[in-house]
Amino acid sequence: MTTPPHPGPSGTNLAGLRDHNAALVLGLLRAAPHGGSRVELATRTGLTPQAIGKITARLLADGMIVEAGQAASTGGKPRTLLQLRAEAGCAVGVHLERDELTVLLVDLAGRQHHLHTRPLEDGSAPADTVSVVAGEVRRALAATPPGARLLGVGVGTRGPLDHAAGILHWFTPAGPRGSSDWHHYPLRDELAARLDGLPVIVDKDTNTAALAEPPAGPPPGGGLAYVHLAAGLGAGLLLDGALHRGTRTNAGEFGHQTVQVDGPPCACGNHGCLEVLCLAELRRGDHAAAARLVGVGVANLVRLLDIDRVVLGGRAVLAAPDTYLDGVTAQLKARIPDPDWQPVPVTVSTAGRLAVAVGAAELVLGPLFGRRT
Amino acid sequence: MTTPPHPGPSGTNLAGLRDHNAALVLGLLRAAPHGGSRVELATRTGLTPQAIGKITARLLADGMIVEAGQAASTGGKPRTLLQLRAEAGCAVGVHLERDELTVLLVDLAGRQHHLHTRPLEDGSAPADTVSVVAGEVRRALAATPPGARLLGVGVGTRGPLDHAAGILHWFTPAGPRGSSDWHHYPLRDELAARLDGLPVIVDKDTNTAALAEPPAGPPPGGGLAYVHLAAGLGAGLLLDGALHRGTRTNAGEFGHQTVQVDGPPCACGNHGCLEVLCLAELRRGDHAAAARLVGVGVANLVRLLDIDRVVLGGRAVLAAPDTYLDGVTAQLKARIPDPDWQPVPVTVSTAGRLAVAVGAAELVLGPLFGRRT
DNA sequence: GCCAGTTAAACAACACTGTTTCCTAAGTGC
DNA sequence: GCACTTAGGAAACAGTGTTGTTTAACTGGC
Repeated sequence: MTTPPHPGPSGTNLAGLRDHNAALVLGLLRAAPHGGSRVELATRTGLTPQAIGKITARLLADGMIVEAGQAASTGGKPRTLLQLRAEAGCAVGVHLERDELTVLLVDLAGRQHHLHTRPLEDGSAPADTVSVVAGEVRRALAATPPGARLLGVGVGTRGPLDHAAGILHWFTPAGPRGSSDWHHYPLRDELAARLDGLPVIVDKDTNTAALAEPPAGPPPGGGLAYVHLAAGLGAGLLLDGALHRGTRTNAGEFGHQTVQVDGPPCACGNHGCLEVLCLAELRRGDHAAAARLVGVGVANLVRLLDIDRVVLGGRAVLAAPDTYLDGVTAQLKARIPDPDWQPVPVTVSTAGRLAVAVGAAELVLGPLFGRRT
Repeated sequence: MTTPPHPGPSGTNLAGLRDHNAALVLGLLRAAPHGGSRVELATRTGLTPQAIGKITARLLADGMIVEAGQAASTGGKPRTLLQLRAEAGCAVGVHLERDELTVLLVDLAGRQHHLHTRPLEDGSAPADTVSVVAGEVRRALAATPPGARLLGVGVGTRGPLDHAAGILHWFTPAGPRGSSDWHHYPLRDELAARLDGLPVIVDKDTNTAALAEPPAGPPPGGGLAYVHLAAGLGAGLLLDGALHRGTRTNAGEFGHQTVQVDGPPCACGNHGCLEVLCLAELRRGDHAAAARLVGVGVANLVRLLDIDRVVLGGRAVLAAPDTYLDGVTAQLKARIPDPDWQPVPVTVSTAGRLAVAVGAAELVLGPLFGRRT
């Protein structure tokens, strides 16, 4: 056993246990908009009613939850309903694009208290851009409900980047106004420094967009694939309810899968990439053909990962949502005819153009509710 | 919050906390064949030295670990080395094929104490086959070291199947000797009933084979893809060190990814499946061409999931290991030329033909060392 | 209208976790 | 030989969920 750098498994102590169970309870209450009773929490968590009593007492004292009426009696004392207190905390979600910036503030229930989109000058120096972002975040924070805890800022932006370190790995030519070196730029730390150390989390836009989709079932959710078609073709993968990023935050390279072994060359160096074929159809304005190709890739994805749900998003999809829904659904049906594979529902991102920003906020909120990083 | 069926998040109590930390310590010691000191365990887990002292005292009293000499001094009292006591427990790994059965018994360190392979009559009634398996497992159990705890039996076999319920979903024509209905056959419960309730875990062969590979780094490991080429083409996925099975244990359908959009039809109903193309080359005896195709699929996999390591196995691969190593490596290099994507090492399964059985045993051993299900 | 039965939730004592504080054991180096 | 360093244990502690018991609140039969 050699001396460790640092990564590795983490032991848990009493405080960790408490937080884990509290997060579990909060997560269950978040999933129940009308509130839940202590009894239900006990059966769902497997903890004793007494433990739930103590946990909820702590959460009530902290103002994280409130009692909200009673359920109908089932023959005895009626259950007291507990509800998440949405105003107890809030988080900022940022969508940082080349030429546009979206910043929103949401509370614990995901309700938007502030939303602003503004253009960005492409090619600006990183320091200038980050200052603009910090300024917009400050404006958003002004909308914080009184007494709410500021949980942090989530940023969704294009890859490649390193989520764990919060460092961008963009390839950008030198901008017109001097240095615009985004390669190895420590976005997380630079932004945090301009926001008095407020916690900042950085992730790929496709990853946060996947988080924007409200879970269909109780946590932990199953497998969800968010497929994004705009200037490029990427995906965000939610496996067992948690984002799968890979060691280098490179997972989700959906567009560069080979679907034509000896197909046309791609800028990435590969041949027959799905993205090349798909973007060619897009340039031709043929959304149906593009949808068919996306469907081929989605079928590969579903089969490889046993995905439960597919969500489509991105400018191209939002321009012709039905075409993509139909095209992808048809390909799934045609390419996975096996009756033992239950049909996979395909939808368009409910958050629409805001998906990345909404999911970026969820990046911050999630851990509070026991969602794994 | 409606009443729950049952699945969902599980609360943790004090006993769970203790087991979690104990498993963490055992996992670290397993990864250190020469033993580790209490100090190292403390820094690795993040627990206080005192907590480690108590945990190791319990494990020593239980006979799970032993003190094994001292490390060199670094200026003070030398560290006492702790080692996993391999004979403290053992598990059975079973590889159930159509026409062959392999059963082995391993101890906590993975050393094989019993190994037996015998032919099976294809088309037998399930009850008969399971009785044969139970008999061989009993023979294996006879080799259990004195005092070792029996942890259970892991079974790796072909899919489709339901890991959580331990139920097979094989499609088999009626056998020559009457009923041989393996569809919906509850293998786990039937086998457990014949083994006095010994815990039994059932999983896909490709999944267990992925577990057979010794982890490269400290837990949790990164992403590992085990690719199996024999009569079919499948994969087992280890993401963040844990098996990814999907909701229906259907993940890993590597062979039925489309790599030729309008390619030849496949028995699965799709067109241009990797498996069809690959098996065609195999029938032609052209391993190099098959390897190239496998490499195309592996490149897709690596990019989609940011895989760290690729392991090849299966009869076809073992027949010409170097051809596949070279072929797959070459495709990875050619199709992912981006210098930011670090090269992904490709190896042949170290356990060779025993990979499935070895991994099946790990299916049982893993949880003891904190490996997630 | 009353009272037994039922269900929800709190109170009190408890067992056990890792933590803190202190002390002892066993080396190194001048 | 002695100061210093490091490993590891003992005792008291804080705080978790658990067990056993009691109280609160509603339903339903008489």
